[in-house]
Amino acid sequence: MTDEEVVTETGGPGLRERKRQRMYEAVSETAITLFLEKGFEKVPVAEVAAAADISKPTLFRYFPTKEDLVLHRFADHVDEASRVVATRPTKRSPLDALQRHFLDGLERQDPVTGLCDNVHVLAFHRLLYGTPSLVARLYAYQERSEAALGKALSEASGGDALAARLAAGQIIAVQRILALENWRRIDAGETAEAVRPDATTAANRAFGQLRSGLTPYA
Amino acid sequence: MTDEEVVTETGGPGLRERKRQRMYEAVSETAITLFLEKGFEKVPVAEVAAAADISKPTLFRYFPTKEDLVLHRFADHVDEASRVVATRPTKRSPLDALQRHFLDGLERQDPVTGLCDNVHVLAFHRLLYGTPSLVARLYAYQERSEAALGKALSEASGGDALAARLAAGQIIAVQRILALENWRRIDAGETAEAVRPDATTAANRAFGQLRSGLTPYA
DNA sequence: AGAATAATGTAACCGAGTTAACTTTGTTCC
DNA sequence: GGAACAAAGTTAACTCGGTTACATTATTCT
Repeated sequence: MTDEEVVTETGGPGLRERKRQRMYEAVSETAITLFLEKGFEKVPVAEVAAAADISKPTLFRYFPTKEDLVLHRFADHVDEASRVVATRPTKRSPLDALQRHFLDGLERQDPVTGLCDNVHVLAFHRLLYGTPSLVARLYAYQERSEAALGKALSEASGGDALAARLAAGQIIAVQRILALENWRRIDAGETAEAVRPDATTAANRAFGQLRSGLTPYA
Repeated sequence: MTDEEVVTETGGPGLRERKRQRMYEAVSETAITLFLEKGFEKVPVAEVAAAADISKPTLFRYFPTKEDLVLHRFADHVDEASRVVATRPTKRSPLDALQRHFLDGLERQDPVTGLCDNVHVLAFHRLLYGTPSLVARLYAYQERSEAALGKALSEASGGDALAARLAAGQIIAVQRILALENWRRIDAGETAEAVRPDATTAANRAFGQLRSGLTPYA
């Protein structure tokens, strides 16, 4: 609080906004720490609020629900698939772009691919998948992701919006299941490096299946 | 209560069981009627319990959550896709069986296809899709449906369990989106008969896409 | 500095879901 | 038919997520 008050340009975020941002992160981090220690359902939001030194109504002014204390991170990923399609090189097909992006995520051990054995990420995933109400809310995010991807695909192909939406549904479902499978194995004790080969071939096969159809079942 | 007590064979369901069944239906029906009148969120479960002449804890012994008062009907459909695959004629492929089943649903105006302009069904669908917490819980049912279908496909093909699960994810997503699209148009005022042709061709194209892949995006 | 505005805290409230103690009712075995 | 047992029901009180009303405090604007 030294030189902050002199900032009055309309351009940058004001004191209030920055304060809010910091509080947002702080509360979420406090909450997740508590949830990891004792389990999501065992920690009342009143306890989170107390630990973060704010009142309960204030907490709910920052986060609409208890679940969002954990899941707001996923809000950033809602547009990911649609962005990948929208910003791909002109000559690259949407599916190619998405496949590359997913494989790239596997290499970087991006948490969203499920292939990540970092202790904290693993603990976080256990928290996530082990709490039904969190999983339920995760589906809401995926629905938005699906809608966004549908729009991007529709624009990319210039064609049928329903067909695009159907394609988006299949793609998001595939990514979800691939990530879940990777996490399942990591959770069972395998290392990311051990799982990586299978994860890679599984992803390639899955995208191949998206491209060429469910021939084994047709 | 005239001749019920004489039934003592271990085979048939006793008085208690039958009473439970009747109560189950009665409570659910009472609840849905109230929800349709005033909206899901505007009716406290206490009011439902009072209207059904039972206490609140009893209500929750019948239904684990408020949402299940509405959604228990879908529990019957959880195994539908997997059953279709498991009980199909030997020479028919899983996808063919599922496609036939879906088209058959369209013809019968089965509510699960979304193509149904019956006043009560339409009102029910509005209640369903217009209530976020109900939609959220619907996804849980679909996840179970997906898992069951995955198992059925895996057994049908005798092959890769993961591939089967991925296929199941794609199929369930497609059916969900087709049904949603049909409902959307019916909700917008079109009759089922008016929508039927589009719904049929859309379904055929969608299953075609499942069989032969997302070629427009690859 | 001081008025206007936005964020916070307090306290009380609502509704979903649970628990415990106790009564009623269906089942069972003589 | 009636005692004994278990399942289901009621009541009342409780926990917890989330909201509301209102007073208080901080921030911004002039």
